[in-house]
Amino acid sequence: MLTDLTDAEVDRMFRALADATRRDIVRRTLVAEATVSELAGAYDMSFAAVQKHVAVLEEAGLVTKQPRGRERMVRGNPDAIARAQKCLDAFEVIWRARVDRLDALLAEEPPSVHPSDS
Amino acid sequence: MLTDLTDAEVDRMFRALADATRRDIVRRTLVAEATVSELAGAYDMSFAAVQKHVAVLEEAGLVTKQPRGRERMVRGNPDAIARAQKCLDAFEVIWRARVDRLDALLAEEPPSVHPSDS
DNA sequence: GTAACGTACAACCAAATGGTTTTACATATG
DNA sequence: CATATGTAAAACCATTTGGTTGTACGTTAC
Repeated sequence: MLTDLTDAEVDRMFRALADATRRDIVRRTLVAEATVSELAGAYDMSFAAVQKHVAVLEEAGLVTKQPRGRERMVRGNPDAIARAQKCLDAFEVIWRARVDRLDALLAEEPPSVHPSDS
Repeated sequence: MLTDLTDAEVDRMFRALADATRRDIVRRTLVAEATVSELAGAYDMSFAAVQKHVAVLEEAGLVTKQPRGRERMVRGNPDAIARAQKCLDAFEVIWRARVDRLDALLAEEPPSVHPSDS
């Protein structure tokens, strides 16, 4: 049962998603696992830079890194995506609740203040 | 028809969501519009700091700011939430596609390479 | 008209980000 | 063993971020 995230965890999640390179790494490793070197080869920046991006994603829980020999297999984590979706769903719920309240208001008995007085 | 977002726009969106104060502002203004001053009163930081948070949210499209006399009414923008959800949905689709591919593989005719040779 | 209110904006600061290069170390490979 | 490969980690740098205070300006209220 998807435990509720702390503010700091949500911060890290969205922060990690706020970079195009990192989003691309998540996409790739969601399709198929890849080593850090393979990922590094895909972008126009140093190995160390890509390594850092992977580290940010790992701390946010968006990918997992598993040693295999001298390599590190990086895998996208669908659960983390689901958690992020839940956060956004919560916003949508709030907004829908407001819409419902307004709808209810409009459907009410006409209030005592002359809605259609002449 | 929800136009597709550029990388920079998605960056701004997730970046804007990567701060607890800003997420709270979105929640509040989704429930009911509020002035910048009202918002500022709700947090333990300077007016200017809150003003900046609102500006970040506005640039990301997550809230709108509308002048009313000397005040600025801040309103949460449900469309932006929907756009963010779409981004995450895209990740989920990728992952589901992989699961489907694996399922299909497992359901295939046993391959030519001795699945159950003795 | 003057004072108070709500907002905007600039200047400043510490800390975090996103990148670099270099060094070190463990694991494969010849 | 010697060498090449894959990763980690440190030091460094420019820019951005998240906060501050101070000042200026339009709008309301008295």
